[in-house]
Amino acid sequence: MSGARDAHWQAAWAAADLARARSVPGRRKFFAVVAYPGTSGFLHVGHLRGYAYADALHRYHRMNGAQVFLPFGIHASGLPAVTWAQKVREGDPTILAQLADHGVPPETIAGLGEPEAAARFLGHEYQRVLGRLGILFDPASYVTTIDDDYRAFIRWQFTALREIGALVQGSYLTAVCPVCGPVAVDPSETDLSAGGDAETIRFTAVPFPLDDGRILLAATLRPETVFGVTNLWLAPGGRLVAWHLGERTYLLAPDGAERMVEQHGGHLGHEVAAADLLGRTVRVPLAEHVVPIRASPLVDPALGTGVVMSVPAHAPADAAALRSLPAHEREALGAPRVILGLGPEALSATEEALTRGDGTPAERALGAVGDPGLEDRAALDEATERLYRLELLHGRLQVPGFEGVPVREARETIAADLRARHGGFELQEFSKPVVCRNGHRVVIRRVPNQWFLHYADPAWKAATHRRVDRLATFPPEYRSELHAIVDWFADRPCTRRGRWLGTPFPFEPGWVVEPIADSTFYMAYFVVRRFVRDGRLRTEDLTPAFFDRVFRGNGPGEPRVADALQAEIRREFQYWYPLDLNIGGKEHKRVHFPVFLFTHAVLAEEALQPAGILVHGWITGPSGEKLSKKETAAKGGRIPPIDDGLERWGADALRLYYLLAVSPAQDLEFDPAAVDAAADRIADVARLAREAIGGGDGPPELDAWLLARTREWVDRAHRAFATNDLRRAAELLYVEVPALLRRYYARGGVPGAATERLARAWTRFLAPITPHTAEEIAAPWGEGLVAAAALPTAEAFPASPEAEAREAYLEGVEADLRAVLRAGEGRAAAAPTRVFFYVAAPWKKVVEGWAREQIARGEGIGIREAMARLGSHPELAAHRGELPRYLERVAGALRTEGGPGPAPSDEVDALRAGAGYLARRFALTEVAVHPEAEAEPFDPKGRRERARPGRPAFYFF
RNA sequence: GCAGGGGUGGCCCAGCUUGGUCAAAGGCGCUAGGUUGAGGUCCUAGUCUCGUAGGAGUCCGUGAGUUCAAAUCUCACCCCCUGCACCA
Repeated sequence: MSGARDAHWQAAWAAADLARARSVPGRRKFFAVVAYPGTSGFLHVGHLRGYAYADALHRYHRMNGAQVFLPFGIHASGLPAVTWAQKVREGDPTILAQLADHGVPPETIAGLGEPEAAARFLGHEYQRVLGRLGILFDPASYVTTIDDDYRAFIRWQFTALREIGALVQGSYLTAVCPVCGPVAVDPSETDLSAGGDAETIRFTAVPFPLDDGRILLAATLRPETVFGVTNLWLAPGGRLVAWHLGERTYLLAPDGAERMVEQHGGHLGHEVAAADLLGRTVRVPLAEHVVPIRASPLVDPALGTGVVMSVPAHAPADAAALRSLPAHEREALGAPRVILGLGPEALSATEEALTRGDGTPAERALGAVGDPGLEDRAALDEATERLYRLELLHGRLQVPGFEGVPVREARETIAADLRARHGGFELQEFSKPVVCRNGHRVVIRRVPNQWFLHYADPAWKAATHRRVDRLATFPPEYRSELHAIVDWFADRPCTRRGRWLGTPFPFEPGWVVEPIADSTFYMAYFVVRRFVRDGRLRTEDLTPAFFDRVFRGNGPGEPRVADALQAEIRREFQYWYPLDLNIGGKEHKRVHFPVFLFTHAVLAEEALQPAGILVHGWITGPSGEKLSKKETAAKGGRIPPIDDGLERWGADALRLYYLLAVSPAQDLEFDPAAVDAAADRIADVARLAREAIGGGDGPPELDAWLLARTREWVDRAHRAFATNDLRRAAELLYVEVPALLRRYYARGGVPGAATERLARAWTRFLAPITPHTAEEIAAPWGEGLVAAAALPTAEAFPASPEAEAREAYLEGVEADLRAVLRAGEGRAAAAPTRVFFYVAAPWKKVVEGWAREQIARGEGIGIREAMARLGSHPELAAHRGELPRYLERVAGALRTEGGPGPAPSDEVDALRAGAGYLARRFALTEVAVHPEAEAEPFDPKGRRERARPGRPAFYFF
């Protein structure tokens, strides 16, 4: 379909104002949203999958008599628009080329360096593209998360959350550029120039008091091994620095000390040479024994605190370091302290290997990797890794107070105890250097008084679990996943400082509401937005009191707003809510969808809780990775930009491709050839539908069959749409219905009244998925827009079991014949020209019925029993001789067939009616049909015996 | 490691919840015939193996099990993908 025709119909829909949501009290409604897009750049054809689903569903429900509301907004919050605007400022060639492609004038481009302007520009761009795809979203609902009225809504949301105790304050550690502010450390490196794949290592800093009151601070990943400490290690020749926190003075390496200041406050003092400490002793916390301080070249002063606790029984590196000490020193340290055993569970072969040999676990682990020396770091690391894993999974403590406690559990308990009662700390650092976009080294810093949403609250979780129980999810598996995610959910910081776009946090100046937290309840705001858009509400009317009344039915509302208007908006909200479906990509599975449910669980009343979530996969590039908006452009359009796709294929081909190519939950490799195929299919469908209008008269029985089949597919189409099974709907409408029509013609049907009835119903059913094509087909009929028409019901078409049975019977015969003729293809004999059919005698049907009864009872097929029953059927007595042989022959088939095949009431008649068709189909000169019981049919090979009910025998030559 | 998803005929991808009607839909590719000046489009048929009659054999990651019957249910194993935290 040409872009011009697409645009024509889009204009027609707009003129009919179809997209505008209208509530009609008492009438069914359908309200679904697509998780609104962030503003990170231009779209490619993969981005609109969710909207293709949403629009098809809304169009279906509109045509099925429901009031529908498909809103659209953009999520401008956060950093994407900031980053995009910055690239515009910097003159990023890819983005400038895209802007030029879109005909954006230079004076507009100049303004796009400003983030809010950039976000609004992209928002309008997205609306334009959605329109080109034929998506009927309500333009009056359009909102961005940086509009003043939206900000008023978010202020209410946070006020309400605070009132119910969902908002709490605390401190937490986060990645921060000391110059530029908070950054996200993730592989996409939106904010970074290096280190996006860095992991955060969480140490426990364990305090070891010296006898002079100062405290050596060791860092460890295994705090439970504190009981096994025999000494501390320092880097030889290294320096330590004093870190003063409150009354206490800690000694640790300078790098670590700086991190401690970032994460726990305090200040740095004098430096101390490590050499001054060697030979002195410290007291081991919890264990309360006293151990000496030694030097080891293995200590990396840049890692952790530069102070390492030595646990030679369980740490291979410590054991190796110990070996390198002079014998007298080693003896002075005493024997390694074995503090962990293994549980009773079975071990894998590689784990087993670590338990063989003599000595401590660490010595055995060293043995397993060939007893490396101190210089062989790779081997030491391997031994460490393997023992660490073994003891993490299977280790049990063997120290007083913790006997038999699994390592996993003991680690948490002991780390918490060290922090709470012994002056220990958490210490986080990156596994590799992380550098921000502007070249500054990113650090992990404690943010005090940070605001959190208290998702960890057990009562809140329980309420959310109850929501999940009642939620319809697509795919169904997502429900159980959601339960796990809700369990896993911890408190989330909900404010940011820096250059983020969003709503200023209402309770603390200088902070902005975090981008995920401002998009959890916005579906509700779409309802109100339309009143703001119409000028019936002003932003200053949108007070917490107003929203409390509208969304929660609490209180009298905002005095400045007319009571009737507030009542109307409240009714409007109650009309559209609950949300029927939240549609989003799988990236939303563990953040957006859960917080959406959490928030609704506490802000919306029981009857208005979300009803469903549909998760769809991504459109990926050839190698299967997700293509972000920025990547697509950079990679030269392996997935074409949406405008290119629309020009090449038209809106409907893309829409059908999204729906038909793959199940919603699966990822889909974008394949231009498959979109071509979708376009061809649409052309084929349109041709078939047009050609179905004609003045001919088909055979009445065939017409009855066509209408009966139409009754059946219309019913299935309704069910597919009603259960959001859009792939099935597409398959039915674009594959099965064309096949049905082709069969009808092949059987001798002609375009006439029956095909026209089918075509008119079909065309309407095409409209949800390929709306432009449906309008094109229907245009000559002069009946107005298909998009505004009503879908037919199955009952509008007469059922005809007999006609269906006759056709199914004939199809079976055809398949049998084809199978036999194909088997003979390779032979030299000439193709047969004559076929004689023999239709089974009636007694066979009776006898097969008996046999089926026996199978249904779980018995074998008893010939003896059949013979006995024959006695009460005198009319069958004549077949006494044939019966046993017959039953024996069909026994196997009866067992595997399931039910009886389709059989018309009069097989002979049905077959004779189809004889002409079969003759044409197989290029035969004669097709004769005889009842098996007929006196003397031509049957030189005695085939007629083989005839079964519903399955005639035949002879051809 | 934890959690989730997946491995189907040359390729992509349905089916698996509710076992039989599944040698397994659809698309692509390929083959033959028709249409066509040729090619493409389009139409028809075919596309695991064997088979001088509608049949048989084998097949849905591997192995085992349940069952009259398994792509579908159970168990074990192998391999691949995704997420693991404040990032949209």
